[in-house]
Amino acid sequence: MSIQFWLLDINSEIRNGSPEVWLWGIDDTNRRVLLIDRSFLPYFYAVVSPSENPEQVLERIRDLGKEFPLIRDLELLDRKFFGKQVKVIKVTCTDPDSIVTYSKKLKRVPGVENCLEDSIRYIMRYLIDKEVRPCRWHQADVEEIEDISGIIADNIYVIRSALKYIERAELPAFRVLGFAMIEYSRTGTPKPEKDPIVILSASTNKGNGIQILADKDENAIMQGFISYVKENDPDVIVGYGTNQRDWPYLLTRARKLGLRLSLGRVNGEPHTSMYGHISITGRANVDLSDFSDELTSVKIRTLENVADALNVFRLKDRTIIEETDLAEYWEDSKKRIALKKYSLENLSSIMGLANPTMEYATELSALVGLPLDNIGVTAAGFRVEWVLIREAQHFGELVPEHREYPYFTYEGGMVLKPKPGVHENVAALDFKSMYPNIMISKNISPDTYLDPKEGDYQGAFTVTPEVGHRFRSEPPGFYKEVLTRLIRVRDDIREKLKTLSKDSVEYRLFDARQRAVKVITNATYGYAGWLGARWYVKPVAEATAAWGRYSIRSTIELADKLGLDVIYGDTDSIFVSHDSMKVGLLSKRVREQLGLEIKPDKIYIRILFTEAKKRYCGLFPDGHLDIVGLEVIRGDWAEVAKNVQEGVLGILLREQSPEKAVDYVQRYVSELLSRRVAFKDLIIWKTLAKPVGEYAVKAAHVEVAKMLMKQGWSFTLGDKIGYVVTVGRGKLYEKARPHSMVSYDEVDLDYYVENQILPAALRILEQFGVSKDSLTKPLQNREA
DNA sequence: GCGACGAACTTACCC
DNA sequence: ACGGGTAAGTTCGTCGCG
Repeated sequence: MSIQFWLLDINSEIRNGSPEVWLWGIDDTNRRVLLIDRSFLPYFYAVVSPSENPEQVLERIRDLGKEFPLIRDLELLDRKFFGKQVKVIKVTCTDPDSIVTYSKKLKRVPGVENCLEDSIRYIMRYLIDKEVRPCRWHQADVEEIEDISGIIADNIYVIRSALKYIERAELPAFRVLGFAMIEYSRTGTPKPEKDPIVILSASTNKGNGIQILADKDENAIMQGFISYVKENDPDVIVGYGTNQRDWPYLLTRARKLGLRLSLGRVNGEPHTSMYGHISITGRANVDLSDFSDELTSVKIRTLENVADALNVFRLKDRTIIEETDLAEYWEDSKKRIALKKYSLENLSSIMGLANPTMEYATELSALVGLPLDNIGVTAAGFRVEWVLIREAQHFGELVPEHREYPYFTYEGGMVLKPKPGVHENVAALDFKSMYPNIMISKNISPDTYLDPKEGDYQGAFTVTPEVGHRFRSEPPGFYKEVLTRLIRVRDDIREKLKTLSKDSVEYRLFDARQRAVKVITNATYGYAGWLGARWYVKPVAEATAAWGRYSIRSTIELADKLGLDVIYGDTDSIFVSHDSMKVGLLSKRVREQLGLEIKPDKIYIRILFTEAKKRYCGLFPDGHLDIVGLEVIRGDWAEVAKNVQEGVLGILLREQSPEKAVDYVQRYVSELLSRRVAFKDLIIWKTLAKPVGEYAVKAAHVEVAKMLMKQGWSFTLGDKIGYVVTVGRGKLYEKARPHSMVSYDEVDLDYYVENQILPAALRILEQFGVSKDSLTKPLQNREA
C-alpha cells in the first residue's frame, strides 16, 4: 500500500543489530504514523591521495577486513573537493556508531589522504541522501506491521520504496499542546534543586485547558502534566523559554520526586540532542522564544512583549507580575488569584504565538532540512551550512570538515558621510540582494577561488578590485548554483503570492517560505566569512565585499553624471534626490554596466541627517517617521530620552518648527522634574553580555546584577538588567540600583536631564542651531 | 592630589 | 556560535602641574 505523510520527527534505532530510521508523521487522513526504513546504511568517504592508484587503495582497505568487520561495502567514486576532482572510496558500514572510529583508523591507511563526511550524523545522512525534508509531505510504499510495544501511533509501517516528495502547501491538522509554569522561591531565582513548581497551566489548540496548583503536593503537577500529555497525544509541544528553563526544571524536579517524565511516543524522557535542544521522540518540542530574535524592534523579548508585538495578546490587557513579586503573589491567598490569571495569560499568549511561529518554523525546517524541534536552536551559520551540505550532494562536492583558522578581519561595506541637515524629496535606492548577486555574477565561491600559491591559471578568471583575489569564471561555482536557485525560488514564490488571497493558509505558508529563503540567501555572505564555517574561505567574503564597494562607488559616479545629488549611502544603498526620470536612468545604467538591480526602496518627503553615519530620520508621505540608528530605537536608553527625541523629530519633520520642539523639550523636562513621568520610563536596560566576573571595567548594569545576585537572583548571558540612577555621590555605577529596589524620591532626576534627555534632544536640535544653553537657560528661568 | 584628555571597554545599532 | 562599520557613553590610566 501507499501512504502520504507529513514528516514531524525523526530518530534512529538499532534493532536486531541493524540501524533503522524512524519517521514520525501525520498522514493525509490525519492518522499518526510511524514509518520505519531499514534500507539505509551509514557511510563516509575515504579520499584517495592523487599519487595513488585508487583501485589499489580500495583493495588495501578490503584486505584489512578483519580490522573493519562492520564495513559492508566499498565503492570507488568521483567527487570534487573545493572544485578539484578527487577519487573517493565510499565506505558503507553496518553500524552508525562505527563511522567515526573507522574513519579515524582509515586515515592511517597508506594512500588514504583524508576521510570526510564522517561527522554527518546518521539521520541527517538519511534525510539528505533520500531527499527527504522535515515538515513536508512525502509518499511511500509501505507495509503495515503489528504494534511494537511501547509505541504510540495509529499505524506502524515498514517502508518498501523510495520516498517521493509531494509538493503540498498545507500543514496537517496538528495537535498542539502549550504549557507555562510558575516556580516558587521565597526569594531569588527558583532553583530546581530546592524550589517546587507551584502552578502549571496547559492547553491544546482544541481548547481543553487545565491549571494545576501544588498547594501541598507538587506530585499533582507532575502527574497531572504527564497524564495530560498522554491523553492529548500532541504532535507539537510549545512554550516560551522551554529549552533553557522549563524542560530542565521539569526534568530535575521529576528526578527529585522519583518520577519519570515519559512524554514521548516511545517510552522515553525528553533528552538533549543536536545543538542543545530538548527532543521528545515522536513529537516536536518547539520553544517559541527561539524565534523571537527575528523581532528586532522588540528590545526586551519577554513573552508579554513578543505577544504584544505580534498582536496576540495586547500588553494593555495583560496582568503583569514582576519576577521579584511572584513569591509574594503565591504566598498571599488573595493575590494568588491574580497569579493564576497571570499564568493563564502566559499560556494564552503562548497558544497565540504558536500559529504564526509554526508557519515560519516549519518552512525554515523544510528549507534547511533540519528537524522541526531543532531548527529554532540552530544558529544562523549552521542553518546556511545545512542548506549547503544538501546542495553539495547534488553538486558532487564533498563536505569539508571544520578547521581552526587564525582570525584576521577584512574590509567590509562602504559607508558614506551623510550631508547633514534636512533634505526634501529623497529616494533611498537599494541594490537587490547585493552580495548574493555579486557572488553569482563574479562566480565567487570556495570552489572557484584561485589560490596564489597555485600559480598561473590558464582559463578565464576575474580579478577582484582592491584585494586582487582571483576566481575562475567557469564552470559555475557551488555558491553560484545554490544562490541562483534560492533567488529563483523566492522570485517564484513572490509571483505566486500575488495570485493568492492574503488571508488564505496558502498565502501565509508561502509568505513564510519566501521569508525563510530570504534569510538564508542573505546570510550566505556572512557564512562565507565565518571562522566556524566548513566552507570558510576568507577571500570569498573579502572579494564579495570589495565588489560591493566597487559597485556602490560606480553607482555614485553614475548618479553624479546624471546630476543626482547623493546625500548618503551605506553598503548597498544610496540616498538621492527623488527625480523619477534620473533615478530610472540610473537604475538602467547600473543594470547595463554593473549587472546589478537597483531600485527605489523608500521615498521620503523630508529626511534629516546629522554628522553621524547610520543615524537618520525620514518622513514618509503617509506621515510616519522612519527612525534609524537614533536613540529612539535603541534599547539601552531610558524611555524618557527616547520619548523626547521622538517628539522632537516629529515636530521638526512634520511641522518644521524648532521653536515648538524646544518648547516641547522644556515642558517635558519640567514634567520630569516634578516627577510626573512614569517611574518605568526611567529604567535603563542593558544586556549582561558576559559573566559578571569577566568585565574589565565597572559598569552600572553589571554592578546592579551583582547586587541582585547577592540576594539570590541569578542571570544567564543575554539577560537584560534594568537599573535606575539614584541621587548620591560618585560614579554612575555607584549610583545605579536595581529598578525593583528604588523609590521615586531616590531618583537622580538631574542625571536623566543631563545625560539622557538633553543629549538625545540636542543630537537633533543642534542641526537647527539650538544649543544646550538656549535649551536650558529659559528652563532655569522657568524654575526660578 | 587633581583635572584634562584620550584610549579602552561596552552596548547596540546599520546593512 | 554569520560578516564588518559605526556611534556613543562610561571607566580608567596618564600626563602636567611647583
